[in-house]
Amino acid sequence: MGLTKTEHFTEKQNAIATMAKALGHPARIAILEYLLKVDTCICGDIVNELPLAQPTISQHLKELKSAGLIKGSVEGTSICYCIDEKGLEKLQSYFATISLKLNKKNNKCC
Amino acid sequence: MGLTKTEHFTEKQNAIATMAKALGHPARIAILEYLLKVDTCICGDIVNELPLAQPTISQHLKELKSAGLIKGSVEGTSICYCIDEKGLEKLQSYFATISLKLNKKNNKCC
DNA sequence: TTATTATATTGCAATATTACGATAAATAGA
DNA sequence: TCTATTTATCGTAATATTGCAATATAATAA
Repeated sequence: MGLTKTEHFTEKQNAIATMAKALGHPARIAILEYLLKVDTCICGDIVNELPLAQPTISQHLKELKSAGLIKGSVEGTSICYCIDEKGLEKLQSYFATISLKLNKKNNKCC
Repeated sequence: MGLTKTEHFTEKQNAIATMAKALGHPARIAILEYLLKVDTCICGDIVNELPLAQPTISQHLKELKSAGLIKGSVEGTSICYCIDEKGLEKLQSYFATISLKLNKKNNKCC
């Protein structure tokens, strides 16, 4: 099949899964970290930073963007990409909550 | 191609991506949340909880396990699955760090 | 041993992802 | 206008993922 049955899950579950999936590739983690590292918002020099061809990186950027993890705005000939705090904040708070719940129930199992 | 070039990225980037990928499916998020909800460690009644066939769920469990996010131990005829705190802790602290760095540099861009 | 129960594995079809060369589109400058 | 630069899209090949029916495996019970 290869077709995820999203309709069976809650909106929140799907939303978290979508963002997690977007970060489920080392290149996209690397892009995120690069965007975090550089002070100025970054354009196409991500291509010089990563060992992947330009179309591949463009694709990865698109996925990060559609997952709400980065933003891009036209800046002359080039495009300025940067982290979308809102998306990352959602992910971060989700995992923080999970962690909290885990600690609360000091799981004794397994 | 369809083949991720893991060798070009750092071990940590790959590790985070692997865990994120494992959570990149709503069924696996649902499994995580279910394991978190029930007090006792859970066995195969995840199958009753989710609208997916048993082999499908077994597969999802396997992926979560190999990503280090859950653990499973044999318990008679059934298997007791539970959350692997270590893995989740790693993810949580990663995103916490990212969030912290983001706040520090109050990104003004885009 | 033979059932029964619980879980895993196999095999397969449908679809998705990854990667890149070639090319298109958009903008700025001459 | 034409050209250069930057980024996106198209097309395609290789591989991965999702889902399930059928079957296998493992452990207990009778």
